[in-house]
Amino acid sequence: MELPKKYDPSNTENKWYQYWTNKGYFYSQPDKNKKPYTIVIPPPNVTGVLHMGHMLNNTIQDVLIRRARMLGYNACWVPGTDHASIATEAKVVKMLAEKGIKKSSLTREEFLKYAWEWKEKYGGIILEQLKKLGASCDWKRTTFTMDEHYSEAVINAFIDLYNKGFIYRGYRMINWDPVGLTALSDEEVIYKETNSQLVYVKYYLEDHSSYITIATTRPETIMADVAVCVHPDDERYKHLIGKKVIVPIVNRPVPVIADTYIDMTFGTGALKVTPAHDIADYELGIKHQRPIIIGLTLDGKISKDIITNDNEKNAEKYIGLDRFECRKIIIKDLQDAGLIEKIEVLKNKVGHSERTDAVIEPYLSYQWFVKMKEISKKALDAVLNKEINLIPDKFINTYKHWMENVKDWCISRQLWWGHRIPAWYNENGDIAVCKTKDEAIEIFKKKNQSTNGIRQDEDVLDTWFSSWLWPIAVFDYKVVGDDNYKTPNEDFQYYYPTNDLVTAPEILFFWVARMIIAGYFWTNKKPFENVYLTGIVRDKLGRKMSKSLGNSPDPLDLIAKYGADAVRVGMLFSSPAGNDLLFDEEYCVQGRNFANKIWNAFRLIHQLQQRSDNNAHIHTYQQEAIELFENYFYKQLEYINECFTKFRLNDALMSTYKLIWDDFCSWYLEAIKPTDINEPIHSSIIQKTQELFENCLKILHPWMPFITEEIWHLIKERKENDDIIIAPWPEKKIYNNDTLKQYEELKAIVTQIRELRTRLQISPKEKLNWKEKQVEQFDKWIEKLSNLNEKIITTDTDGKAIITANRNLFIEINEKLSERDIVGEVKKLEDELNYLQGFLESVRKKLSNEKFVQNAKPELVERERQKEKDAISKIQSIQEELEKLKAKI
RNA sequence: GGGAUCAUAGCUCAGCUGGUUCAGAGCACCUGCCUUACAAGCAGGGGGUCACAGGUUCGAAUCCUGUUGAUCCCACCA
Repeated sequence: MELPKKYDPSNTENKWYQYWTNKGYFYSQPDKNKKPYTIVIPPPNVTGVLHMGHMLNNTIQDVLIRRARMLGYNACWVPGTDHASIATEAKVVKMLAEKGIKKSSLTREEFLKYAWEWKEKYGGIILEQLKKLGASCDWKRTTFTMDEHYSEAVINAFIDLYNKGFIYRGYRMINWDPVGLTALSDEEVIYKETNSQLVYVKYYLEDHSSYITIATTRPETIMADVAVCVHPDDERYKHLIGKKVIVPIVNRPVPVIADTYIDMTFGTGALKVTPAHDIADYELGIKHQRPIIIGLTLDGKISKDIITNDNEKNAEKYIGLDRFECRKIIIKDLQDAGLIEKIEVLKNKVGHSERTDAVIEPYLSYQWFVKMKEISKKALDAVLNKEINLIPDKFINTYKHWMENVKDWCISRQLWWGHRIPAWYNENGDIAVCKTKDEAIEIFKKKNQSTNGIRQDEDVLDTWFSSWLWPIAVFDYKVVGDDNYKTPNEDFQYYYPTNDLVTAPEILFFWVARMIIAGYFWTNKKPFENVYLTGIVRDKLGRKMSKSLGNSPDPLDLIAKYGADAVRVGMLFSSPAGNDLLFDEEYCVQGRNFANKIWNAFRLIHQLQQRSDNNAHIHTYQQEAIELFENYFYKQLEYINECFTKFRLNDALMSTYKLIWDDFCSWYLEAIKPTDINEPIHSSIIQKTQELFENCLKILHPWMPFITEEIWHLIKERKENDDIIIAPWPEKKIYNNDTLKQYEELKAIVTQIRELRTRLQISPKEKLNWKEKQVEQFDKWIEKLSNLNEKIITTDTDGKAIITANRNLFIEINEKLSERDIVGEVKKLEDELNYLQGFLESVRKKLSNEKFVQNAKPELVERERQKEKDAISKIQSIQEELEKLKAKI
């Protein structure tokens, strides 16, 4: 069989993915004899498309899952999708609009029918894309947050929280998205710095004797003003407090009130109070018992309610105008009326909807809220006392800060796509929270309330209200209400709590924190043990990847171009936890080159296999190479394992990369390879080489699953089920420190020799091996050189003269080095002695510190003790040498 | 406005309690090689006052203070 020089991933990836699936390697069932290792996927939007962030995230999860599988755990990676209520609904609305159908012309049922059709058509594309990446999810467990059993858990959770008093309905100021026409939680609002116009408007006193100037960025809300507020201690306005001023345009007389809330230094120190359209104003309005005038409609237009009596009809012409349109017109009209003093540019932060990017309106309405304070306590403690680890731990601070200042969570959304709130109202507006209308009737009856005109709440729940149950509900844990709750099912008992969660820090509060809360609230257990927070994928200029910038490569294109293995390692080469990943296609090139390197290592071994011979001579250097490399392998394996437990994945990958490239390929293979291509190689050597290579493939498999499986099967006939995906992870073996040292020295010598060869201009055609390893010191180096020459001279007589000349030069250098200046030497030694004594002192200080000895890790203390010993012996030898040198002088 | 994190080679980052594994890795770059596994390769090379200024110490990339710059989180400044 002729093997191509270059590795071609295109033929192997689908083949092996299919193979693994057919063999059922991804599936997991509870098995008492095996320990579970579980990850739940952060569910992507059901109609989403794979982007670079998903790639990073899911590659990491796959690496962890695959390694766990090889370590013998019962590995279970639960995939699924999120219904993403507002995002999906927006997409469906857009699709309908393209067909010429308005959402408002449809009933709820009709709309949902379209939405489900859409979901069936486009939903889950992203999961198919994950397969291209090699994701080894248990596809049989695929869950959707609106699956029947899942929805049941969500509704149960709502009812349970309500019954326990943690959910209430309130008339509150909320963030309103006038485009999406829904309420948003605080976390869904993004504040963007904007250059606003700060307009200074004159409000005349009733008698027109004088005026007070207020500063506002929202002149279009003037018509909803109900007061002007100043600071009670403000000398400028003290005399006006209690008097009435005229709101321009509507000519509404409103009182001047005083409150210490006012910042005297901002603007003019006078604030117009518009309770319906500003959170602070709302509170002022309530406090000072002012009425509330709703100045804007839900879709952001001027409301007819701005006219409260016939005197205010002036404002009629603004009704129905868009809020921003109206702002322009009002400014102009005020200017014409001479009521504007000046306009300044003000940098402030304006809230935008995360989903629709519309400018958020504070809006008063009835919404459902979760009381967060009490139920968050356990979740906060769990992270603080490391019951749950955040990786990297710098996120603990942000988490703590958020949890300590957590606010009630607005969970109702004025949408149709999602879990409808299980609340029922009768004709009098009494509330019953339960699953069905019949139950609601019962509840109303019990309370002697009317059972007429019963209707269900129109709103649905915030998407996060369903995803916070993810680690629970994917295992069909119903949260409350049925037998399942008291005697959890087998899956739940076996897999929960899950082990690791891999996600982006952006959703630490949206999702992670709330899952922890839900976990403790309903199961009294943590939902997972470790949270690995990835960074944001940016382009190489540090910009966030976005469609509008066009800087986001399509992951599937990358996979097609470089192969999934290459893209996987490419993403992970430079991605420590929590750090943003500046993605550059170069990394994929590096990954592809690496794949090719491994492929060629395989080709060499393959060739050697064909030349193997039981009677071939076994060179001692071959045996030595095996011993040295194997020893080094186990040393590195230990380090790599350690990196995994600390979640230092890029370190683990880099070490694996170097172990295979530098040590296995460049060093070991070069070493055992016979110098003459036709020389046979002893079968025991090639057998051992193959084993060592297999170990390399195993530790590489989590990172590069396809190529490793491919080579695994090419290198040897495999029995049924002898596949690398389930091959045992190489076991830990004690490595020998002396051998290790020997290996390091040898590598250093080889480097030196190579360098020498370059300087001596020895033809590179003459391959030089490290095989003559007896040289250990610089003095013997020259001797080494002459050995070398003999070899070279036989094949390369032209170089002889040059070599001889250069050798003499080297001898000279060596001699010069030995005739070192004694005075300089003494000074050097004295410096070193001084340093060592200071060092010794500090080490002893450290060791005499009881706290250190008691609390520090034993190996650290041991290291300090070793340092002390080393320093003492060094000091001794230096002192001796110093005496000798001084005697010479 | 409050809080957090960070600043090390051209780029992305390591550097664990202050010290001989202290200035490192990968990539990029430069030079020479199509050498019989691999030019997607091999051999060699250049590169950093560890942001700046002070301080503590026998000794500072590492600890302290200040300055500058960057990022993130929180907050109702009209």
